[in-house]
Amino acid sequence: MEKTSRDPAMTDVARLAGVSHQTVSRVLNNHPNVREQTRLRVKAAIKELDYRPNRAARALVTGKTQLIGVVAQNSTLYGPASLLSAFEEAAGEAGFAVSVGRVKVLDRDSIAAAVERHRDQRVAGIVVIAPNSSAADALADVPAGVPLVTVDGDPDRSTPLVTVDQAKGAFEATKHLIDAGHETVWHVSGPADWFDAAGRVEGWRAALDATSAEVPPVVAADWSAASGYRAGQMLARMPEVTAVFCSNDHLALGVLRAMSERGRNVPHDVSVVGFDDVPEAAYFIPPLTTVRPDFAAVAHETLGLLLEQISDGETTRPRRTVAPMLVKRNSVAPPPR
Amino acid sequence: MEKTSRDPAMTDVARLAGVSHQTVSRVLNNHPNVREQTRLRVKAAIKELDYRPNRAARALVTGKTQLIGVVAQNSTLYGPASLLSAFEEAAGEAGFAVSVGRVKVLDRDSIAAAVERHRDQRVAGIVVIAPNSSAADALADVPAGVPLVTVDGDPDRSTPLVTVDQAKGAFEATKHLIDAGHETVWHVSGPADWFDAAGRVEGWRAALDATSAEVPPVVAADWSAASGYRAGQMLARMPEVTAVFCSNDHLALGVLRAMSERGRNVPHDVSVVGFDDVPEAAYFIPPLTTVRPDFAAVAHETLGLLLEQISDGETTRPRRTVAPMLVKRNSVAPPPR
DNA sequence: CGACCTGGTGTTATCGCTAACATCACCGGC
DNA sequence: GCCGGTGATGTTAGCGATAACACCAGGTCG
Repeated sequence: MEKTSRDPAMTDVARLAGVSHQTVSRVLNNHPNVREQTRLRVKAAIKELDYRPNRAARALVTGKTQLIGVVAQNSTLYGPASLLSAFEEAAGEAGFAVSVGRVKVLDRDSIAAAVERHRDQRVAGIVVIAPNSSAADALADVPAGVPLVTVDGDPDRSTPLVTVDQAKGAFEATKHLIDAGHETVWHVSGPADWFDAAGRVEGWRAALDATSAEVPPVVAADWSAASGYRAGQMLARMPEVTAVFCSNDHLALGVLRAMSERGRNVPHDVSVVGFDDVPEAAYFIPPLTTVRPDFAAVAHETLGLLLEQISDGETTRPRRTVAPMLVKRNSVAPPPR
Repeated sequence: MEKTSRDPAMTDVARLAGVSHQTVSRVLNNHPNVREQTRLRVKAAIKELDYRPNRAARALVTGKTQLIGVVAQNSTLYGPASLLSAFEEAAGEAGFAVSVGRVKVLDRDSIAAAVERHRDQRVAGIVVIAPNSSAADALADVPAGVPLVTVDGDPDRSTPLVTVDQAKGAFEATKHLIDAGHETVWHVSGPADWFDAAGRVEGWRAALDATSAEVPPVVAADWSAASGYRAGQMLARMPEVTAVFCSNDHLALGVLRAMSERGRNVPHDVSVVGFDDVPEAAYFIPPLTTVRPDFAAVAHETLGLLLEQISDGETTRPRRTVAPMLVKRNSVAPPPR
């Protein structure tokens, strides 16, 4: 029977290389004052033993971990999921591990609990994907001193924040419809307490105001195709509706279906624009014109802001926004005459 | 100036409670031999100082972390994303933190590197979402002794594995079409090197064989709506095609669009069934009949298998599969006559 | 009634690392 | 030809927990 001996430690490497463990530590941390020859000997020993430094020991003595905690809702909504994925990749490239704390609902208690779990783990920093007001409220409970960045959070709060420029995207989407000749544009909105939805309403309204178009009432929905469908059923019955800007692609999908059922052709009778550019949007019927956020850019900004706080304790520009891009496909046409 | 003093340690709690730090440790770990009164005093002190145990110190002395590493592809495909989210939730409830290592492509080197990063962190166990053969191959590089569970991986490999019962889902989907009166069922498949896709092909073929239906050639695609659309364009031109089982919902979406463009009505001219039950599937045109995997169940099985290995070093039932469920909507009808 | 257990607690060693300081050889400068 | 600086390395002292053992009071038992 082989006894499974413990993992090699720094002293084992040191012994093999014929140096002190401190020298091994210096090699590992790229200290300048190590002779090249020694460095090579140590590296060879490390390789031979398949030595890997014990992060726990290092964390214990330095008081720092290389862990970033993320709090995200347990949903598969395209936006948040993409963001999370992009952030994990970015953080990984920067040498940080990402610990994800999922939360069933975005209420204050759940988020506070998730943040606490991360603090227990002594993460170096925390990212909260806090897209609605209850989530944003929970951040008040986070003690100062913990590096924290909010994504998609409350623009009126003072925590460092990164968001997609919702208003800009919505403005462009709406303007695109107006430029196509529509007198006005209706809007099917996401949940009112989501900042993304609010920003899109704002941009839509600004675009209408800019051309003095009449501003129709907002049609409120949640993010689901189901609610888009219900909104669409209503809009489809109103002949004066010739252009609809939807707060996301799934809402748009529901609207498309409602229009189709009512025999209103998209885009000839009604134009529709979405938001998010989900991968399948190009294969809706018809292919959907939509607004594409740059999640990778949001992830990088977020990481940058967080790392700044981790190293400096401070942040210079605590608010960053990333411009989205209009993707034109076949769901927009001039209004029927 | 307040000097930010260090976080309270166990000795601080001990001093405040008038006991030794070891007693504090005993309280924290629910050792039986502590007087009730002492326990309460210690708990009060913990609360007063907002003391939280240092995981790094604990990990150092016990040699164990409460971290599970997950390797997943950096994609927003609905299936993997749902699985990941469900797993994070399940692990969190069991008191484990989850560190996600994203990988851009599922090739051997990337996965091996991600696994190494997790081993560097000394995770208690690793979950690899290894849905295709190159990913599965990478597992050969993982040394034995590291608790490891594969999800959606290679059924022929000996690593503990949890999967959705793809064949069963596909069988039911296909059978449902045959029962509706179709003479045979065509299949638009996902990438051939994905086990999910292969399992679905197998189930589809088994259902056809069971009723001695003719087995048409598999139409190969990837997972995208785009490729489903291309497959659909071909199928739409073939009048003998009256039923199509697609390997996922996005492929089905592409097929629906192709059919619609060619004027072939779904479900009256052609019936279509998908797989995954993405949230918006109910709002496709028409609402899509599809197969719904139970991701939460997969997540729980995975966690269970992993925890078994972590505590016992062994596993009793290293292979578990979770049955999916057919969800009937409006994309299936009897064939035209 | 002394040996022995047992519940409650304290003391000490230890995990594997980094920080701080100590050591020592070698160098150039006056 | 001694002095101080500097580069390369070693030694020691923790970081904050758990494990192992020591200790002590009080009860049980032969």
